[in-house]
Amino acid sequence: MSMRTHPCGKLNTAHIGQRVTLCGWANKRRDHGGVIFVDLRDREGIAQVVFDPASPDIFHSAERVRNEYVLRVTGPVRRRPNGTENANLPTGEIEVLCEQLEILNSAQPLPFQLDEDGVGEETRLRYRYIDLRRPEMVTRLRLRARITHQLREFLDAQGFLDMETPCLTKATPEGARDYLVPSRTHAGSFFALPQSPQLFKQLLMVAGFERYYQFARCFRDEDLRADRQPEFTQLDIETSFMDEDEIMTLMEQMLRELFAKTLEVALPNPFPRMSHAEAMRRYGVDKPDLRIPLELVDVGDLMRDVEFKVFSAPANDSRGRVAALNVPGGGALTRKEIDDYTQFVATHGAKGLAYIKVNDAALGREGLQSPILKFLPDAAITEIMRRTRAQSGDLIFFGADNAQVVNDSLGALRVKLGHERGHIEHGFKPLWVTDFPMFERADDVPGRTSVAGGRTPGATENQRWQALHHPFTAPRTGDIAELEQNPGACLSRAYDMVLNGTELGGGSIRIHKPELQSAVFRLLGIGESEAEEKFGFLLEALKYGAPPHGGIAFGLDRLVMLMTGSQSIREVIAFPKTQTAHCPLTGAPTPTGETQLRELHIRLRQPG
RNA sequence: GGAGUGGUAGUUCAGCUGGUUAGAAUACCUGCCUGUCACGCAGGGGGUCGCGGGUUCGAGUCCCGUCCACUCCGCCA
Repeated sequence: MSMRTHPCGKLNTAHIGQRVTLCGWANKRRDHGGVIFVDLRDREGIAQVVFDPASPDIFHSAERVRNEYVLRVTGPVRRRPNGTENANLPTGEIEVLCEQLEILNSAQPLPFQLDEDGVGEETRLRYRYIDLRRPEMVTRLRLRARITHQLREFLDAQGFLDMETPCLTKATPEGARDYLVPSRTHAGSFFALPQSPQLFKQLLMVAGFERYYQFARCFRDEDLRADRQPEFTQLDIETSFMDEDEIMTLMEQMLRELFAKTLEVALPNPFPRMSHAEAMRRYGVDKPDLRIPLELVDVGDLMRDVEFKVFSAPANDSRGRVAALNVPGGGALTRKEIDDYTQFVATHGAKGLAYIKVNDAALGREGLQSPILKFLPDAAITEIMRRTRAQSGDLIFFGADNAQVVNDSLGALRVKLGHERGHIEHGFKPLWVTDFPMFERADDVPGRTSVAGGRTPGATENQRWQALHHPFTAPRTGDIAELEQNPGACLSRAYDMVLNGTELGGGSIRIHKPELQSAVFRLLGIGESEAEEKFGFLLEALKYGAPPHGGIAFGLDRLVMLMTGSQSIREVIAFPKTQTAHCPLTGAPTPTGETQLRELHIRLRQPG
């Protein structure tokens, strides 16, 4: 009988004389004159165990149970004597001898084979407890545990206190949709699961716990993505009396130690920093992937007078943008591929994707090939070539629209090209993004924004402001009058940690004065009574000597995803949910009975 | 809410322009072999082609609807 074991089962000479539990599933039955062969796949490799024929009872049990066994080795286990190693065993793997084993349990055939690649994710999630036996999953989850352990060790050493905050808390209808929990004892009232422990950690600062951290489970009822789950884990951190430089310095030290100790990867010291404005200008996004060298280049100033409205209109609009993106070697792109990219940017709102093929950079206009070439004067062409540093064989893409559409579409195109055309470096490229605007106009939120002049004059009069970060973020200025005079120009004291194009964490110095907090609420269109109702407890707490404070929160799942090289956050979560927030393993969510609903004072609407 | 891709044995997949009894690998079962380790050999069982409707003499294949999974947009202060 040949048998492979549960990947987390382990058996070695240290277990001699000990009772060892192994899970294993039989591959083929083997019976070599009363010797049973069992392959044990453990963390160190594969061991072969030869069971002594003097245990006929084992045999009989094994005969009955066909597929999977939970075994207990009760007799001595010893390494095979030197000179009798099985020549077929791969180097470095051990072969041990065991004289007695006890079968503790049997198992049905597995729903899928553990060494098979590409098993459908739904099947894997349906039988996650089987899937988690696969060495890849074990490796990822073990690394996850090492990561949290290392982070705790760092923070503990720095005097941070691990504190818990409630999961049953108050709905704050800002931000994402809440998960609600009906209250039995307060008919008609609901708890909300926290989207983050933001307000509680600020209250802890008021209380005087100067350094707090927590691995906090957070809940957001929004649609899922490869890097988004409805419940996820944040490393939540808050400090008093530290400014943004001190926090960023400490946090990057934490990440450097983490990467050094768990992956033996040296991250830069210090991390590069970039303003939000620069990130938008050069990469079109606020979380640039610095592994991709491609950059957006502004060319709007060259297009103001061209006979091509698609370019000239946004070039003459203060809210428009005309940008170029040079793709080295992009001249090899086929018409079909360019069409596909055009379709891709359309999903980001772009109405087209102009391009210039650079056949021979030395020939000037004659060396170029493009449907838009006829609209461009020589001077503009020369300058475009200079700014994009385009070489022979390259291809330059253009985006022209309102700035948001250009940034979204070329920013996304840049990342796609980086991956598909091999313009991507290996390794980890962290980055701090700073100097975020305090507010953005609510009417800037993407929709059917048109190129120039799509906005009706006067619409700005009742314009609303939205917090770019969150409403507790401190503005650069402490001057309320200055803030109110020109909210759009005001920068915040927020900072984002970006790693390889993923937003890993974000934080800010918070507002610690009640008057300033009230002013920000006013600017956000949150009236006094509404502010009182939703955040009154915070405004009140700030009156009792709140120290200056600030912090940050890291997405642990995303961090582990990046550190394990996974394509999805689900690969580093033991029991994740599907895209419709459903759990194939338990079947959750499920309907509940009338009794329970009655206790919760809930009557369901009739469907339809 | 929108766009795209997919759904066929337990699992991974093939199945062309519609046409006989829907195949392969692997897993499973039976027997043989036994220092095998992706063991080998012989045989066997296993499918409501996601679901519903339509077109057709005939649908896994074409059309409409729907459900599920994944990727993306919206959304995620």
